[in-house]
Amino acid sequence: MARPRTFDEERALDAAMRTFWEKGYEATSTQDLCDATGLGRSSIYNTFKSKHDLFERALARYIDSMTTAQLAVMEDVRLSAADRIRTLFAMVIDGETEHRADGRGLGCLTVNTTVELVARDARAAGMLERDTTRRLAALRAVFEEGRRDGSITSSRDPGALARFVNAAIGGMRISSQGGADRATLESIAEITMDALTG
Amino acid sequence: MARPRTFDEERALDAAMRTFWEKGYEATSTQDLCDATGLGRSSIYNTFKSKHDLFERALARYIDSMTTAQLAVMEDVRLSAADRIRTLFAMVIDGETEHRADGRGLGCLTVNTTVELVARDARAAGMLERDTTRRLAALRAVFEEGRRDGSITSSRDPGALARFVNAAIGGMRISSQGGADRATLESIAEITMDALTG
DNA sequence: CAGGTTATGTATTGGTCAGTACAAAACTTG
DNA sequence: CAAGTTTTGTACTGACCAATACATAACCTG
Repeated sequence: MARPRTFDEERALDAAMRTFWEKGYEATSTQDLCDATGLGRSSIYNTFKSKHDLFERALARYIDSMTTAQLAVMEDVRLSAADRIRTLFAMVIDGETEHRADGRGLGCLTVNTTVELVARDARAAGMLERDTTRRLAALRAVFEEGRRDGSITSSRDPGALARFVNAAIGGMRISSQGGADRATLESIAEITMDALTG
Repeated sequence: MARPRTFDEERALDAAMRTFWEKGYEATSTQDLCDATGLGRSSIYNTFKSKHDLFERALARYIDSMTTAQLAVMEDVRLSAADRIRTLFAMVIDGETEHRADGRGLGCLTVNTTVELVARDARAAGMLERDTTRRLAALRAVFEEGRRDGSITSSRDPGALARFVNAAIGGMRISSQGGADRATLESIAEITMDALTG
């Protein structure tokens, strides 16, 4: 009934997501998005109605893929609670050390967006807040399980432990962007585990 | 011998620093800097030769004031090593909960700059790297002292503990920007201490 | 109070920003 | 193959960007 698209919307979204991830929202121009996706301006504005809308979709995609993968680990009944947290840290470290061109981690679009936009962009802030709530709830359940299975010996409140681990992940990501190598990140993860199992 | 300035350079620098801190580098326009400092464009460009130069001076000022205050605590011989770390955390938490208009922390210009610029701005990256090195060295010394005075019972390497605490501070700052309140930050700090003293 | 010097205000630079207008192209369906 | 619909490329919009040119103002020294 009409001219069909010559590109895959999901692939374009993915390319846009990576660009925002690498450069941040403000530093990414619409031209950058055209270059990254291979689309013309018309196609971009026809498909995604504005730079901000495209960013929101990219962020939603990022959040969904990240949190889906992390929740799968946190709900993996084959692992003890402590091992779930260890696996979670390993995932974060793998993610941070994976795309390194210049020896630094890319960080995490969620953390980056928190720093760059949360004070000024209520919609982004809302998305991040909902995601944090979801991840904290899953972490809390892991620690409740850990109390039962005996793998988490800390007597701290499970909710507090959840926030602690969430903060630790953020700290590892910042450290990675600051230049920490894999061994350093692994060491940070181990010491973080000390707080849970010691 | 010539017309004198009608403004205080240090005050202007301070205002610029706060603006970069609140909005980030890219999102701060030269007009924003004029508004914040009360200076005209000419005065800004006459005093600081470019936006980027002004940013570097602002960042240097921030780093200097922050690290000076933190090193003073870390070298305070009246306190046990563990108490120095506790005091350090208290300073970070006070800083994060101090300027809250909207219930969120401003974060830390160092962390914010790491996220926003480190991948693209070699000069800023260098400044941050030197500062991190300095702070890690001080933290390491604290943990060596903690082994002697018995207040730090973890058997982990002092350098590793230093990087762990540095990451923990970053994580607390990200958590604060994400909306964590004072009680949450204090709880994170306590659990972090568990890893050092447990 | 005059000469030298620096600070300041105003106007402007060329460039890039996000976003749009519009016509040509490409496809499906009848 | 023609009508209808959507995509696409090109050119363009006004706004704002960092930075500068230049004239004027304000001050110190002699």
